[in-house]
Amino acid sequence: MPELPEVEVVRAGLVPAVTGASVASVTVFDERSLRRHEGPSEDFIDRMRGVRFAAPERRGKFLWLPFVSEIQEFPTHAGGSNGVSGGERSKSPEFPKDPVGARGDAAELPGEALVVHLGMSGQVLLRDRSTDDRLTRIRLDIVHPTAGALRLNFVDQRIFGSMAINTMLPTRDHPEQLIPAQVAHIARDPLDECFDDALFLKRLGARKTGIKRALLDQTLVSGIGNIYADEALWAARVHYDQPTSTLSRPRAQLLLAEVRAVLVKALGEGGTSFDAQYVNVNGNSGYFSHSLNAYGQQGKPCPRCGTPIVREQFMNRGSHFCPKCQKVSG
DNA sequence: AAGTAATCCTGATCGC
DNA sequence: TGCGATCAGGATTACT
Repeated sequence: MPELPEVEVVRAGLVPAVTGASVASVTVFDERSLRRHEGPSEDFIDRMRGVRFAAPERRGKFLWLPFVSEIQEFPTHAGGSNGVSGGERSKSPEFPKDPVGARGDAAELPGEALVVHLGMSGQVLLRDRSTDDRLTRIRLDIVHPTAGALRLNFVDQRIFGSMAINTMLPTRDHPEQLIPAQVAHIARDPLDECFDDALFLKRLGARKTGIKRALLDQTLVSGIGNIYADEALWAARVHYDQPTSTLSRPRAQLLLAEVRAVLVKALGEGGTSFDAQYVNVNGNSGYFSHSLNAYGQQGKPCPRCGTPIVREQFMNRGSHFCPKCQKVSG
């Protein structure tokens, strides 16, 4: 289950290969992976071709590759010797409408980005042009100025993930920062330097729900999924169904600190993977699964007190906790 | 309005 | 060996 650390590993892995690279060709093998793209696959393919990427960015579990806007593009020799820029770009007659109008005025163009969400089982694999991966739903062949011809395979078994082209908007709290429109409702993640601890604690206290529900609500705090929610709750000794309004401020602050600690530690170990469901851009697994204290540890002794870890169904997923260390307090 | 349930989705694995 | 049942859960949509 790719959560913040796993997505960040992917983002960091893509930076050297994608920044400054141009899209040579796009193949959509399963258009369900474009569910979040507004328009058919032909529209996606047509708009991707010839695009040049800036450095990949991330918020929570969302990843995006900004397009270098035309105004910023390096002056390049007209005609393009590599054959992938400009000239071949064709416009689909079914979708001639440019929402902004004046294509000629590059300064008026809104920024766009390729938004990627890995869902439950998504991977972005960086390959050479001769490598295919099973379950590849979308393939991007790119050309990097120094690394040359490369391939990005978007692999996704369960098709909960997606790719989409999306326009960029100013963020509410820091308008000089841009974010894809479909990510605008996602809260900043706890590793974001602009994350507002006081605002988070205030909103958390106002919720009328259980703490794990709140941690998994990406509009309150992003990047946390089932694994790291269970791990942070275990570390802070909080029961998953503890009402948010009953958490004392120090306890909530401790929990936030433990969330950060577990995310940072997992990031340092390359993320969590139990099998081939999550890998970095080179197809390698992370090691954090060796560091889990609660998630998936049902029946095994709690590393703190020895009481067997319990797994319960909650929110249509598993919740793992120590029944002795983590009790609902009131 | 806010909180919660339903929905999507398929390869790997297991039991018989 | 084959086959159906089971399992994993992030984000959005649809309700109450």
